[in-house]
Formats: sequence, structure tokens, C-alpha cells
Amino acid sequence: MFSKACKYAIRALIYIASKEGEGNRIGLSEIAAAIDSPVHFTAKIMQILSKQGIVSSVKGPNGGFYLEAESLPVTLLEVVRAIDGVHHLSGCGLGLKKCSDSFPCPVHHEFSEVRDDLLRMLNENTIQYLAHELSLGNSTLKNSLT
Amino acid sequence: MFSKACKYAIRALIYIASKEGEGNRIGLSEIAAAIDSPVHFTAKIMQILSKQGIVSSVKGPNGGFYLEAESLPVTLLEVVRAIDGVHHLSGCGLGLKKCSDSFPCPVHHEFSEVRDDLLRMLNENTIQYLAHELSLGNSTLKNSLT
DNA sequence: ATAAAAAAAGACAATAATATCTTTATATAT
DNA sequence: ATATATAAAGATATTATTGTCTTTTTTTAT
Ligand code: FES
Ligand code: FES
Repeated sequence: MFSKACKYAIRALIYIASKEGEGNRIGLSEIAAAIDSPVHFTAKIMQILSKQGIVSSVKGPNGGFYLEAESLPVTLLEVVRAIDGVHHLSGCGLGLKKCSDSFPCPVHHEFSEVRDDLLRMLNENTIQYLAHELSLGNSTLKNSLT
Repeated sequence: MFSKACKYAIRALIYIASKEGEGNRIGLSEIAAAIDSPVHFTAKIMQILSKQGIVSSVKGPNGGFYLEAESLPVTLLEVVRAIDGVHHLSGCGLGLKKCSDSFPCPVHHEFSEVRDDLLRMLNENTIQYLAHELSLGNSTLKNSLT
């Protein structure tokens, strides 16, 4: 559904948001440990998110990543688009160049409905909200050990 | 959403089903031309579908691919599972090893709902039905030329 | 029987995604 | 000012996916 890079991005952002406090910065190694992701690959992803303005960072001692107040309400959709690209969830389910109602592939009606539900879901859920649920202990970012 | 291989598989099967007649066999090159796919890559995909019993074939002159009567009602879900694997649409949206209600990731509730809608859709739509719609001219397997 | 046609199989090539490692730049604390 | 911690950048490696080409096997038609 999403690339691994995108899954790591979402997990990282939710983790950062869940740790968000006054001026709190989260280091790369802490993030990677918390979400169980390869450190350097995660670094690449954070760089993309940073360039897109979704996450902020400072270098040096006590540096790390954090979310600006105006970045907190970022939606899953924006994250997916930042990492997997804007076309990732708008294309034809069967790979035709263009998805359209007027020139539909055989699965267009059925598929586009589900795909649009997915888009709606991604657009309705913010990192902030998901982080809050995580803080409440209602969800987890790591695999169960059992 | 699906791999390219899977998209080609679905398109190929719908095409074959739409041409299905008494003992009619469709050659690989005709299929690839009809669905706009790389011939040899399509061959590999057809071999997988053939081994899984989803499509049948005969070699030699006038040979080709066809659908057994009992294969006609095959669903999209079966095709997706044959090509992309049985786990492809059951995993966690954020990449956790296991998706479960009792150990949910932050997007589990929202995501699993959409994913299950997708599964339901794939399970409700047969190649046969989609091929019929194609035959009626209600859909297309190739890109618009304009 | 033989030749031709077609799928099956296998080897290889190109590309993209994922992952690792090294170096550089920069901000902070001392 | 200096040393240190950290993200940023860059280079390379690995793996998976997609695509191409060649050879083999099997079936049919002659
Ligand atoms: S044309 Fe294929 S999903 Fe819309
Ligand atoms: S646990 Fe992540 S989608 Fe179910």
C-alpha cells in the first residue's frame, strides 16, 4: 500500500509528535530505536520530510527533530504525498496512464471508490491525533515481543 | 497498491475472459498487444497463473491461453493473492509484523477498515463480470490515444 | 515422420527500492 | 575558541522488481 520509506516516515512523525514538548528535540538514533527502523535509511527519510517543511531540525549537541506548532496538524495524506509522491494514490488500479470516469478501466468504479475512501481517511487523520492515541497507550509503534 | 505484475495479470485475464468462446485460445502476443504489456514479462506472469490453475494453456500451433469453465468465476482477490502473495493485503499499514485488534498500530482502526473494504471489493468482483462489462464497451484495457 | 507454432523455462540486464557506511557542515556547550 | 554532538550529504552495497533475450519442450498440422 505504502512504501517502507513511507511507513517509517509515518511512524517517526507519530513518535516525535508523541514526545513533543516545549522545545523538546528528538535525536535520530532515538527515533530509529523507537520505531524499529534502520538508522541511516531513516535519516534519509527525515531529510525529505525536513525539506518539505513537515519536520524541523537543529544540528549540534541537544539537536534533533521536532515539530513546529503549525506542522502538528499535518495529515497522513501530506506525509504519504511527501514520501511516495503526489501521484501515488491517484492512479488507475490497473496501471492505465490516466484514471478517469469517462475512460474507465474494468475495475474503475469499484476501485476508485475504495481508493477515494482511503484518501479521505488519510486526509482526516492527523499525526497529532494519532500521536495522542499512542500517548494514551491505545496503540503501539513497535512489534509485540511475544 | 498492486505490483505491475499483478496489474498485467488482471488485465490479461479480463482480456482472455472477454474473448472466451468455445475452445478459443488466445496467444501470448495477442494478449500482450491487447493489454499493452511487455511480452516476455507477461509470459512469466501467465506461467504463474497457469501453475496456480487460474488459467489453462496448450502449446503448439493454435495453442494459447484460455479459461476453464470452473476458472471463469475467479475473483480479483484470488488473482492478487496468486501474484502478489497471500500476505499482500493482510499486513499492518505501518509495517508492523502482525496486524491485530489487540495490539494495534496507531492507524490500525482507520486503516484496517479501508483495507477490509478493499478485500471485500476484490472478493466480490470476478474476472468474468469485469470481462462482460468490457465486452459491452463499458470499460477499456488500454490507454486512450488522445 | 517432419516442420512449424506456441508455451515453458532459464539466463541475463536494467531499474528502483532499501539499507549501510563515510564524510561534511553546523550548532551547542564548555 | 574549541571540542563535541548532531543532522545533512554523499557514496556505495544489497535486494527486489521489471523487463529482455535465448533455448527447450510440447503440441498440432501437414
Ligand atoms: S481507470 Fe482504472 S481505476 Fe480509474
Ligand atoms: S496493526 Fe497496523 S494496521 Fe493493524
